[in-house]
Amino acid sequence: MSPRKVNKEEKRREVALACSDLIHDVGMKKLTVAQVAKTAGIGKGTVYEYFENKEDIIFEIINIHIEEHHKEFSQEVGKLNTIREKIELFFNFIFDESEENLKHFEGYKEFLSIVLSENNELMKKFNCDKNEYFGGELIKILEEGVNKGELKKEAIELADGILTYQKGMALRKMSQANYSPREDFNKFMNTLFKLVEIKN
Amino acid sequence: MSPRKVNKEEKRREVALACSDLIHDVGMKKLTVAQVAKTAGIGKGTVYEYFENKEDIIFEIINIHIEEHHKEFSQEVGKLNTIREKIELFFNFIFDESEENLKHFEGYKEFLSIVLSENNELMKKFNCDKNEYFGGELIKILEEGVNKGELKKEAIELADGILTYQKGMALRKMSQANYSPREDFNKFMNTLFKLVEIKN
DNA sequence: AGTTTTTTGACTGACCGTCGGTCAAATTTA
DNA sequence: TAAATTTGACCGACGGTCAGTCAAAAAACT
Repeated sequence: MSPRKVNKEEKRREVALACSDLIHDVGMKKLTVAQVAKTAGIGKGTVYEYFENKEDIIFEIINIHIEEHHKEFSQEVGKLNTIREKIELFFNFIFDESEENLKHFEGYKEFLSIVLSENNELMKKFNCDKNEYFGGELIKILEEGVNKGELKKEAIELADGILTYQKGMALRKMSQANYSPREDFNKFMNTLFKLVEIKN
Repeated sequence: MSPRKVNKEEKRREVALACSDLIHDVGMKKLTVAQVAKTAGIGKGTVYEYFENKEDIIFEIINIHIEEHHKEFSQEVGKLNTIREKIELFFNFIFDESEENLKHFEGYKEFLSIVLSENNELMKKFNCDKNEYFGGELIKILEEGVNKGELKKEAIELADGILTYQKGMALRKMSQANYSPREDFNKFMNTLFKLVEIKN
C-alpha cells in the first residue's frame, strides 16, 4: 500500500468545494473561518491544518470558480465564427448582467480586493498564470483574424494591450459609479477595428 | 472664537492630515483607529464624531493625496511639448519607480482594495469624479494633437479607451507577478500611434 | 498497549464601533 | 453681571466579533 499520507491538496479542494456556495451567499469579507469549518464538517483548528489563513481558503475557492470559467470560455469560443464575436465573448464577463455572471463578477471583485490588500506573491503569480490563459486565447483569436485576411498584421501587437484594456474595464465597472462598459467598448473597439480592419 | 460649533469638514481634514504619513508607514490594513486617535491627539470616541468608520478615515486621507497628485499633474503637463510626452506623463504614475511615487502607487492600491471590498456608492462616485479629471485632461491632450495636425481625428474617440487601458495597466501592475507595464505600453502605444499618426 | 498522527473547540488577543458620562463654553435668565 | 441652564465636543471603558493557537482527546498505526 502506498504510504499513508493525507493528501493535503485533495483535502484543500474538498473543503473549498464544500464552501463554494457559501462564499457567494455571504461574501468573502463576511465569511468566517468558523463558518467554513462548520460547512465543511470539520473543526476550526483542522482548517488551519490545510490552509495558511483565511485568505488562503478564499484563494482555493476562487481557484475552483476560475477553472470552471476557463472551461466554459474555451467551449463557447469554439462555437463562434467571426473575430468580432470572439472578441466580444472575451469581454462578455464584463457585459453579461445575468444573475449567474454577476455572481462570478462579484466574486472576482472580492478576489481582487484581497490580492490588492495582501501582498502575497503566490496570489500574484496565480493571477498572472490565469491571465496568461486569456492572453493566449486572445492571441489565437487575433492570429486567426490575420490569417483569414480580416485584420492587418499589426492587430497581433495589440493583443496584450487589449487584455490590459479589458482589465481596465473590469476595474472601472467595479469601482466607478456611472461607468458604462458597453459604451466604452463600442467606441474604443469600433475605432480600433476601423484602424486595423482590412476593407474589401 | 472658541469651538462651540466645530466645522466637521475641517476637522476631518485636520485628523486626516495628521495621519497622512502614518498611513504610508504602517499601511491601511494595519492602521488601527486607536493609532489614528493617538496620532491626531484625540480620543478614540471622538474619531467617530467625524468619521463613519475606519474606511471613512482612509478615504479622507486618500482624498488629500489625490488632490496633491492632480495639482502636480496639471503643473507638469503644462511644461511638456509633444503629444507623445504628454501621454507618457499620463502613464507616469504607473512607470515611475521612484520611492516617492511608489508610495503613492501603493496608497492607491490599498484605496482600490477598500473600494472593491466595501460596496460604498460614495466612494465609487468619488472615484468616478477623480477619473473624470484625468479623462478631461487626456481629451485636451488628444484634441491638441488633432488640432496641430499630428493625429487623425479618430484619436479623440480613443480617449476613454486609453483611460481604461491605463486603469488596466495599474491593476495588472498591482496584481500580477512579472508584469511589465513599460513593455505592454510600448507595444500597444507604438502600434496605436502607428495607426493613428499622420505621416509627413 | 504504546506511539504517532490528526482533530478539536475552548481560549487569547487584537481590534472595531458604541455608549453613558464629563466638562467647558455658549446662552438664557434673573 | 452673575448664576443657572443648555449644548455638543470629547472621552475611554466596554461589548462583541473573529482570526489564529494550543493542549488535550481521538483515531490510526505498529
